[in-house]
Amino acid sequence: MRLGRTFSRAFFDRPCLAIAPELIGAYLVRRLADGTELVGRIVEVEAYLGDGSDPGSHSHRGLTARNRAMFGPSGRLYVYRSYGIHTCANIVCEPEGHGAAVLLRALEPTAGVERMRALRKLACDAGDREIASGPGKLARALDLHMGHCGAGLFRGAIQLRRAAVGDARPDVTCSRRIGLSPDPADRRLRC
DNA sequence: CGAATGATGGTCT
DNA sequence: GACCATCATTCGT
Repeated sequence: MRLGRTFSRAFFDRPCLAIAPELIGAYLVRRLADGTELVGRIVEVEAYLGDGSDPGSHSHRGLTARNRAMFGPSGRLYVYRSYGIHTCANIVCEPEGHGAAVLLRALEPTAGVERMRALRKLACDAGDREIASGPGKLARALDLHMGHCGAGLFRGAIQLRRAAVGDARPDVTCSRRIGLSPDPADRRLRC
């Protein structure tokens, strides 16, 4: 595994539909309180629009206490609780006030794998694929929680880093959304 | 395998 | 009071 630089702030002030596929192959780096570094390569994301055309987006009905971070500065996390049980993490995109974000749906673990397995309370022989193959699993594996809502991704305990120059570029495919009502315009929101 | 389902609680109407 | 940007488990094939 070779890590590149963090993304520039300007990178995130662009349309979330453009950002989403470019996040595939990037690395999410999580440093725990005891110094353990957990790293995963992003393999699946989903865009949630802020222009009012996406009924599935949390921002669709305007600013609320829960989705406040989604309307805040880009390049930060928007974290929410799902089904009362699970935690999901998004990256806020576009200029402040737009309400656009990209949901982190799955990672391929690349460092700190044993610790992730423990955080997920998985058996020692569980496959790496099980560790972060879903938004709720991903947050649990990296110990992301509501306290991280609004946290920046440029420095500190949670960072998003480009793949190193020369890394094989992953094949990126985009498809329609699943798991909630389909996008009315059938846009390719899932990557 | 795949499909069905209960858990569980904050948020919004 | 309804609705979830989900997951693990259970049951059927």
